[in-house]
Amino acid sequence: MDKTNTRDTIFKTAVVLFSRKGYHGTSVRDIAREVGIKESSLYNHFNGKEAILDGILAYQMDVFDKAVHALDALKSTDVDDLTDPVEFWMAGTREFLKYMDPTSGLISRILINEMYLNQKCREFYLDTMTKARKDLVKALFSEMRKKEMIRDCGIEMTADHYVYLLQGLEIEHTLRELDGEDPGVLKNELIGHITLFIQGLAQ
Amino acid sequence: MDKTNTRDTIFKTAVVLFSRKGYHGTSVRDIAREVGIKESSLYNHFNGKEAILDGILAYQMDVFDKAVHALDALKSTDVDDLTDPVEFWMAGTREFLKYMDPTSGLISRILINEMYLNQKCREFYLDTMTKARKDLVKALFSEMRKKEMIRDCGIEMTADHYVYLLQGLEIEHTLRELDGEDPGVLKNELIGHITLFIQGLAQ
DNA sequence: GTCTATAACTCGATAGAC
DNA sequence: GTCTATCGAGTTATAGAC
Repeated sequence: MDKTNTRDTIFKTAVVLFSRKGYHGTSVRDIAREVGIKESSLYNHFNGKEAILDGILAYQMDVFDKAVHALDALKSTDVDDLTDPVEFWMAGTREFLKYMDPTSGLISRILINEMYLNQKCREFYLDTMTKARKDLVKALFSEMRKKEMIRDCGIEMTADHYVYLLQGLEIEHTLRELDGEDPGVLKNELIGHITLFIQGLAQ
Repeated sequence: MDKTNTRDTIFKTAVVLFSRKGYHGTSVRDIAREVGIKESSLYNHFNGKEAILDGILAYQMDVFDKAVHALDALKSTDVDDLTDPVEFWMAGTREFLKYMDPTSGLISRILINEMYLNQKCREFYLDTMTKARKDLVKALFSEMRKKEMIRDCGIEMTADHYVYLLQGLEIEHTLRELDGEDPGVLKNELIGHITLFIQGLAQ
């Protein structure tokens, strides 16, 4: 580890510990010990514990922005040949997931942990992880409706339902993975649910 | 406050504080101060902080058990005259909600806060707040299918989708209420979503 | 940029008088 | 069942030597 990477090591270590033991359950001491430096040295890289959390929020915001823009770009280019709604949707889902690295998965956990307690986390969850996702799904459903890939289903509320389905599965699968369930099985379950949902819109 | 009610006051105070500041963010000192006794006195009623949390879980388990049994009883009695699926469903929802007092709403928040961090809370969330709810909805959907109130929609997965919708709305509405939104508006939104979902099964 | 040392405070929990 | 008093450990953060 170079000196220049210490800040990054602190960041990634904090994400892991915050997601595992919670923000309040993790001390600056824990992070420093795991990184291999003293607590006081950590303050040369971050102004304090809360500054680390701010950095984590900024990171996640960046990841989401990039994913949404990538999907916006994809929408208006090379997917015109995809006429099957399920295939169309899965292509978009794969594109979106490209931007979701393991770190951003852990950050989602931190945000859900803190959303009731911390104003910034709550705002992020409502704006980015819920509203922005709903808007994105709405735009994509509209696109599919124009191409007559799906029926007239009340796009506004249906998009909401899809996002709630996704969030519910994300939470449940994370919990079940913590209890030792096989991630492969969970992924297949996820694909099954998504497929059924989109098929329901197509018929 | 009688002496005999001190334990109950501690319990309810803990529920409020845990839901507002989190389990780790609330100290035994906070609870004692709010109740109006010294910390040491609190230990005459609970063996410790964790024992209070255990009591909270037991309370919620009891609430859910009673609500589920009430709905089971209702299913096989006086709702035979209800042939409209939305009316049928709303009658059941109202019956279920009768058992959900404000305390149990706050406890749900505590559980979601702790589900990633605490094994007992995670188990409760998965078993009671997710699986038991799915099973209940499945049973009711089967009942409705037998009476030909709904179409053949793949009851297993559809019940899951309904529970995820409910959980998603519960979380989002709690967050928005924390940010000062009008509970009345949120309740109407909830009714709108439920109605649309059940209508979608009826057609 | 890292360290030692320490300030200033909060935590859960207990002993023992009344 | 409530209190005072206290313990031992943990908390974030800073000062200053190297």
